[in-house]
Order: sequence, then structure tokens, then C-alpha cells
Amino acid sequence: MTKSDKATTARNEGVSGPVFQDIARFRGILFDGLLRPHDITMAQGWAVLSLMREAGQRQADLAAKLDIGPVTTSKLIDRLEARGFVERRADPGDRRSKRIFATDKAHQLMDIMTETQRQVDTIANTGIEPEELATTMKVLAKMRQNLKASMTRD
Amino acid sequence: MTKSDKATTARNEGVSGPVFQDIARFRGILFDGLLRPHDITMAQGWAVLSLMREAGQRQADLAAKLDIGPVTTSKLIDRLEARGFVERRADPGDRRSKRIFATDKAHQLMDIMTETQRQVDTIANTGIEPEELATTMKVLAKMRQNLKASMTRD
DNA sequence: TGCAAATAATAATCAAGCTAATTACCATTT
DNA sequence: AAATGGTAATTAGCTTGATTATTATTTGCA
Repeated sequence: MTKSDKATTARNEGVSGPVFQDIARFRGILFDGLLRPHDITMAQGWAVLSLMREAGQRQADLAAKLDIGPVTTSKLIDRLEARGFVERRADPGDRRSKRIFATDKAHQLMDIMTETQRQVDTIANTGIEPEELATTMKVLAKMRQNLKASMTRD
Repeated sequence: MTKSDKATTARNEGVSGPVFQDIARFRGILFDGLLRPHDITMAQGWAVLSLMREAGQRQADLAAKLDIGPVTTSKLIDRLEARGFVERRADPGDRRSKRIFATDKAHQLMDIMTETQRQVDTIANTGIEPEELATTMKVLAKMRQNLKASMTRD
């Protein structure tokens, strides 16, 4: 390892700080603000989108897809059900399970979520070179994978 | 704009998904898990670090530094005070204000936070090229700035 | 077949973020 | 001196996460 390599490493070690937390939080605030007129939140919207892509998931399935815990999922569905975006139906084959379905009312959310995400990305990505943005998204995907692996393996 | 520029842009639009939220959440889980033996959380740790860098901040100052709301700050300090890491003192010049100081007990947290962050970064950054990581951190700083500006200006 | 282990959902509790409303205090202006 | 408006902290209540424990049901195996 050359001297400059070491310097680069040193510069990048322990520099992440709360930047990931901040970006996630700021994006969430923006996202939820834009979604407010539609009586839905970012987290709820992503859950519904998953259910529209794959109807009739069990709560545990949905939890795995969203990478959140089963309890969080249960309460998320409570709120979505209260707003009429999804409904729980008994699983005929396993009385422990419930199958979750997006309602007709939910189908308008597809475009809303897509458009909202476009707006948030437009704000966040202003003044960033496309190649650097592409690199960043690739790196973030790898980080996400690294982190998830380190958690599920233990 | 060339055809390939447009394609790059299109590929990067609306692709961010929940990746920022996921990374922040996974990092938080890892961080808090590593910190658990020290009876502190990531959010609390960063607050204490800020107070050690600049002693006697008012709660509003700290909130601005951490980019969180005054209410969140108040409750964060409650928890830190309950654990004996900080203490509130009356501001002699303004009876509305309170000045926050890190206690002696807090001074061990400096190294703990640094080391924990190094561990989390090591996990997250595995298999990522140093130049790409450097680009990513630069881009993230810009995103953070873009997002913050879009919120404070409105 | 029958019982132990695994699985699905939920309840309860806590942390950390938010907004809105309240209280207390300052500062400025009339 | 008093009213008005702004600022600091807190309280109350919501959302979304996490963890831990419980209940109900299924499944696997001896």
C-alpha cells in the first residue's frame, strides 16, 4: 500500500458520520410532505406498492420484502387498513396466516409514489454529475447488501 | 445532451427507492448493537460528542447542530441526563435557556464512538473501491446539503 | 397418534423523529 | 409602564422503527 493509498483510506475512515441518517430523514420529511394531500406516508406507500406487485402476501412475506420486522408490518397494515388502502383476508390453507390485498382505492398510489420519488430525487440530485450519481447508486446498493448480510448472518 | 446522457439520466431517475432509508436503518441497528454494552445509542452518542466539542450549548444550539427538532433534542437530553452523561445548567444570562454540559463519565464515549463508527464503516464498505467510495461520500455530502436547503428555505 | 418444536400474528414497551400547542421569558415599541 | 411579538423549553400525541413475550395454529417426528 502506497503512502497516498493510506492517506486516502485514512481520509475515508470514520468520516461517514450521521450523513446516512440525515439524508434518510430529510428524504422522509420531504416525501411525507409531498404525500400529505394523499393521506399516505412514504413507508405506507412502499408497502402498498409491494402488495400491488405481488397480491396476497402474508404479513411475514411483506416484512421480508420491506426488510422490516413483523411487528412494524402489522402496525403498518393496521394504518393502511384504517385508510382503506389494503384489506386482510384469512388464508384458507393456514389459519395462522392472513393474506394482504391492495384495494381498488390503492391503485391510484402507483403514479403518486413514482412522481413523488421523482420530485425528491430531483431535489436531492441537483448539481451532481450523472456519472458520479451512477457510481453512488451502485455503491449504495453494495453497502445495503453488505449491511443486510452482516445482520441476517448473526 | 447526448443519447447516452439521456439514457443515464433515465436509468437514474426514480431508482433510489428505499435504499437510503434501509442503509440508515441497518447502520443504526448495527451501531446500537455495538454500543449496547456502553448504555448509549448512536443518536445519544453523537449528541454527546457535539457537547464535548462545544461545551455549554443551549438546547436550541444543539438541535441546530444535529439538524433535529428542539423537542427531539429535549427528550434526547432527558435520556442522556438519566444515564449521567450530561447535565443541564441554568443560563445565568437568560432564564429561558439551559446550558448543556457533558459530564466526566461522558469522556469515555469519544473513543467508543470513533471505534464503533470504524467498525460499522468497515462492514458497510467491504468490497468497494476507494475511489468510488470517495466519490460516494462527496456526492452524499452534496445530497445532504441539497435536501437541507430545500427544507430550511420553505 | 400425540406431543414438542416451529411459525404467524399480535401485544407491550422503548427510542427517536415529527407537529402543534403551552408556558415562561426577553426585547422592542409605543 | 404596558402591550406586542419573538424565542427557549416542554408537554402531548402520532409514526415508524426495534425488541421481547404471548397466543394460536401448524407441522414434524418418535
